[in-house]
Amino acid sequence: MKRVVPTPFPADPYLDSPVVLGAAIRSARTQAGIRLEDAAMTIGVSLQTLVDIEAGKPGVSIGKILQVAQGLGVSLFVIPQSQREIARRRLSDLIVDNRP
Amino acid sequence: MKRVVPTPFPADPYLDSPVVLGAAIRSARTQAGIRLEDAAMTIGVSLQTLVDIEAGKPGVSIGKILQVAQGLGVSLFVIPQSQREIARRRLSDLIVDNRP
DNA sequence: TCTATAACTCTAGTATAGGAGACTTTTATG
DNA sequence: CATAAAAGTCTCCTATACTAGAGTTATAGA
Repeated sequence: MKRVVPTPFPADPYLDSPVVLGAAIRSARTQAGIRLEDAAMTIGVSLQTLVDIEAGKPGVSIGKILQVAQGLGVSLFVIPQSQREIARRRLSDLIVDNRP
Repeated sequence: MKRVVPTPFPADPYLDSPVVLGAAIRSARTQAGIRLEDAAMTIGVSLQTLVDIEAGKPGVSIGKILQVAQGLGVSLFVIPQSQREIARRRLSDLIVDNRP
């Protein structure tokens, strides 16, 4: 049988496009070993919406995004752009790469 | 004449609802002294969309959100939930409260 | 290579976002 | 208090998100 294959969390936590967010969410789901269909049903969104989020489609609503992120264990932070580089440095060591 | 009144940046940078994001974006715009209408036109979204974002409406798309955030100088970060409290502590001192 | 199954794609219907413009409300300031 | 201007609201229209279900493709493991 085909198993759920873990993907790495984005090395740089700075969120500059929906693609980065999709990668983070996919990483959280796959490392938890949950299938797309099961995750969608548990969280309460359609399979298609979850697929679109993981693919980084820009049209998905922030409501669905936060719903899925919280459901799969992904946290977001917001800061003024003037502090971006400081924040990036302070967070960069948090991402632990745990590929298979 | 009525001037653009600065609002504070959210004290806690953890993004758990669209309302927090709206507050951050409104803070960035008002502290830059830019009117809703001018900001919307410059960034390239409708006035209504910017109003909805600042009001924290959950339906706005992630594409528009990132477009406006980048246009107004607001940065987002994404990390695994297991690191949330560490990240919150590391970022909490970054938010400088500069109310009028 | 065979096969079970995870991932992905497609379609159709409904709901809602997004934009443009006009209008109303609120509030600094004279 | 008066008023100019920023903020917020409303309506109509088009585009697109969202869902459900069925079908197709890709791949891990026997």
